[in-house]
Amino acid sequence: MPRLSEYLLPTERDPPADAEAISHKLMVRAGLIRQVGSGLWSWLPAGWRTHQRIVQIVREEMDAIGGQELLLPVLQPAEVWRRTGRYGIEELFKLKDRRGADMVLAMTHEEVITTHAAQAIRSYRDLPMILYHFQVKERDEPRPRAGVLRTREFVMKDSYSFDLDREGLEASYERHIAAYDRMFDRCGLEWYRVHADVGMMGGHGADEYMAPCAAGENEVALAPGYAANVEVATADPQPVALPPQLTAPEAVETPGMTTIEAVATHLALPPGALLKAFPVIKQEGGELVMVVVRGDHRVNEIKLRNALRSDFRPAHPQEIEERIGPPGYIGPVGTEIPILLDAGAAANGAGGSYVTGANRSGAHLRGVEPGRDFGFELVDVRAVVAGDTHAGATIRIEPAIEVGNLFKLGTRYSEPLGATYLDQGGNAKLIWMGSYGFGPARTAAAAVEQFADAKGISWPRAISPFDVHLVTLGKPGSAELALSERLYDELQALGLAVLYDDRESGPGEKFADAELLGCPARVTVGRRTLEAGELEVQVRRGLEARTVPLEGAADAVAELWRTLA
RNA sequence: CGGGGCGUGGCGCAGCCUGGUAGCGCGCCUGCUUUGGGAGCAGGAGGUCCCCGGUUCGAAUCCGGGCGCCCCGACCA
Repeated sequence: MPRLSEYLLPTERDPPADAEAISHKLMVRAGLIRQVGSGLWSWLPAGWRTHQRIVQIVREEMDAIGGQELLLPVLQPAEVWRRTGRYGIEELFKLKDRRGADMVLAMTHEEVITTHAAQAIRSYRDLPMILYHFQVKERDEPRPRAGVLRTREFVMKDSYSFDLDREGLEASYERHIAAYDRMFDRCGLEWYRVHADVGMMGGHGADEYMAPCAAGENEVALAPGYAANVEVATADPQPVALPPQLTAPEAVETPGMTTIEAVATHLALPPGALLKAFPVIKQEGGELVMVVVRGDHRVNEIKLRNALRSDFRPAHPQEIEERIGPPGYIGPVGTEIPILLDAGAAANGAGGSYVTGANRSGAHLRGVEPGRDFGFELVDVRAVVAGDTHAGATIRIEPAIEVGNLFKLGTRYSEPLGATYLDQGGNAKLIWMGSYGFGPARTAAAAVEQFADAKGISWPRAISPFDVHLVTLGKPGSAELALSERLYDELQALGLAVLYDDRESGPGEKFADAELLGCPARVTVGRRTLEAGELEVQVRRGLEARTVPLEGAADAVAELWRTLA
């Protein structure tokens, strides 16, 4: 365990000028990380200790569910990526070797692990199996940001499960969920497991582990008993008062009013009493479709993409003009094109009616009732907002950083790479796969974000670079210094990781550095210590000062440490 | 990819408009004093002013091009 006088811990008083995120500022100031280039970071010794403590927790939990650790290369032939259709990904770093062969730097390791599985797994007797490694991932991110939260190179624990069939995959997936719950609990993080978008190529299901924090780039919708990424979240909308029903739709003149806002104001109705039409062109087949949501709702593009089972783009004004009506006045009544009606509008319809565009310039229709006045396919494509409800409970939306993810891959990779086994009947069957990521760097940064205060970092006990930060105020030759040296040895003998600040600087500087670095307990040895016969221990979380008797002090400190968060 | 901003000792910044000795705070080194909240005094080291080109007697400063970095948005298998 290091003496600070000999240790590389370059603390700074000022944060980097261009830093925004708390974790970015504090991890640089505390001497944990240093930037090399955009999205490229070095981990200095203390920072790497935290990283490796997280890695060890993850390793223990992976081993506990039967995972086998191995190591796959980062530099890979392009060939396998071509076979799975992922060579075209823009974030994939591509290069050539000296012979001109196409190579890639892996952004994840499905291709290579599946290649091995295809070769090595032959029989149903070989399954199930979980393989994992800790390896660098390379991603040519369009926009790295916030220190170590979004980088172009980072270590990830990725594991891969191999099973006989769908049921087997479900079981492996459940074991990972249990393991991940334990990992994040042990790391001392606040976290949510949320349902996530499976993506276009994704397969059969996905969950994400989200650590709530201000610097988070994702949003999660939360209610008691419910947690989902807003990308897929579903909820009941807040009700809106609708105008009464009419026997048939009736035109109202609305010259120059092309926005929901303008029409609602003009008719003295809430925006939610209007229906908003959003015409899109499906990429597959180029079909024009009209998506209809309540006027106060927004379309969630990911949910819409999933509902369409296709990428899409908004229709151009010219396409709208030619095939539906004047932009700003379009609506679902009387059109020929397919209508997708959002459930948020359909649910609210009973006993009232809506206002829609009339497909004629300067006019809207009132008294419109879905079903009676236009046919539709019911979909759920609206963006959930705070205040909606799920099973009666009110939804709130929080920013969060993704620290782990679980994917049911199914046969997405085993099929193109020919990963099969022989079943009991001697038939070749595709292996069912899952993949599971865990980001130690993001976990560390999220912990910094969640627990930092005005003085600096406050690490959860399990992932602090050191357990105890021992500060001596004794001068060379003093009794205090002799006591400090003895405590240093005794604390280590009890198995604690101790950072010993034996530098010849003033107390203020030492205290400030200790609070910046954020080890869970700070032990101070000064003149007071000997005079009072007590040792001062500051608990970092809350900056609470405690004392323990000098007699048996090391044991008492260890005891106290065990009670900390 | 769209928008905005920034590049000057290790960190944070001034100087640039109006061209003429490269400066400040912190940090660092030496000595003395100090020692429970970033201490004082004295002395000292350290900079291709992002790069290339141009204008000029002279460029950190003006002009052109390039590179790098940050923030907002889009994207994020």
